[in-house]
Amino acid sequence: MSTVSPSTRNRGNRRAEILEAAAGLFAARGFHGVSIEDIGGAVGISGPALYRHFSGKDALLSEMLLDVSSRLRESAVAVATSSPGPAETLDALLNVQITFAIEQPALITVHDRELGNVPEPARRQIRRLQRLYVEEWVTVLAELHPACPAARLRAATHAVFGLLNSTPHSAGELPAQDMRPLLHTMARAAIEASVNAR
Amino acid sequence: MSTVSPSTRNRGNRRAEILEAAAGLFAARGFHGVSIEDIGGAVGISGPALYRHFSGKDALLSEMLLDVSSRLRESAVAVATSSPGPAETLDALLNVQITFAIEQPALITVHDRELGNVPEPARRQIRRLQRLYVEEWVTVLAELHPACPAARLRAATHAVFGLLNSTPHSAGELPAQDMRPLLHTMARAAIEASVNAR
DNA sequence: CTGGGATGTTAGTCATCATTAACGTAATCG
DNA sequence: CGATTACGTTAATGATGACTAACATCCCAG
Repeated sequence: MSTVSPSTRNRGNRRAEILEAAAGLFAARGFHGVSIEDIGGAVGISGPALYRHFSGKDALLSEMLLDVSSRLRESAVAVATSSPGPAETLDALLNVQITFAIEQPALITVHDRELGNVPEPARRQIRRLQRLYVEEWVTVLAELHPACPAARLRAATHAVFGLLNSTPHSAGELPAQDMRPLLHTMARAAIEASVNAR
Repeated sequence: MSTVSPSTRNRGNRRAEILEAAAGLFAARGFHGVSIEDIGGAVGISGPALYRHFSGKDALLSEMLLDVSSRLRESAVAVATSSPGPAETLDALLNVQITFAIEQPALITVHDRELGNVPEPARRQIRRLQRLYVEEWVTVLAELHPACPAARLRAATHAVFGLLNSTPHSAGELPAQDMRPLLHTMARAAIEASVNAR
């Protein structure tokens, strides 16, 4: 049997707990607006204890963004390979992004604001994953609308991300139960229009 | 005659120059990621010289956001009072926001990220202007679709802002000449859909 | 002229902050 | 048992950064 020590068992939890707290703080005040002390305090430990779990503030951010972009990308790939056709894939991609935006608003916020503060080794990898995620969308859209130039599809995809990721800004306006179909409908309509324009 | 000294004549220019440079830096690295030295350096003067023009870093940010939100709000009011009907008003509001997003991406970015770093006196005022701007949109949408609950219209408005403000993220994907009608079309379609849903 | 305001400059000052050091304490494992 | 490991703690330490002080310049008004 793989011996699972309590330390091994707990370590992941602690790390996850820290990452979650940090995401909330980063989203609210920005990377440089949050101190190591703040993050520690948010999980009940104090300042330098963080260094038992992460090699530094930068590494913490890197791991956070790497994790988000991998998860998004993986979900997209999973959805694309298991859907019967492009129309269903697009639908599923919308659901993936909407779920993420509604359930992890802080992560989404940090994800598209703080890439500039990630140091170079990780930065490239995150960018790569983001690019692959976008390409997943563009590929599906291209299948559905072969006549539309890729540049336009890419621009439309970014615009749709902006629409879907607006959730953090309009928090509380509408219950998630209503927000979800609203976003889906709006995004679908926006995509249709983008592709038929002119 | 009102005596206009050269100092008076130049002061505004210098201040505007500083505000513009600061907006770019804040958009790229976040408020706390930019130093007074950085801002000064960007306009060819060095660090503490900024205090001849602004009482501090906070005041600089306050003025920047106050200016943006007033301008948006004023444009919206102007457009609303001069349009023949709600359909034309909505169209004009779209154009206002699109123009702003395309021509001043840095300001738009700072505007919806850094409110949290504005100290209290100004913060309330900026929030007020932002709220009034949103209400301008909601009012027009309500005229066009009286059956739709206001909460949904408000959520849809925020989503459309997210869509339109995505420009900074997809910079360079498409020339502004193509981006403009694309955004207009997508936003219009999204609004229609939001209001007809269910 | 000449004095003062506007606008800069450089050298402090004082906080804040990331990071490291030195040091406990439990629990685990041999 | 005994020692290693995982996790925390509280003091440095060293940078960086906002803001202030003290000191030039330039230019216009009287």
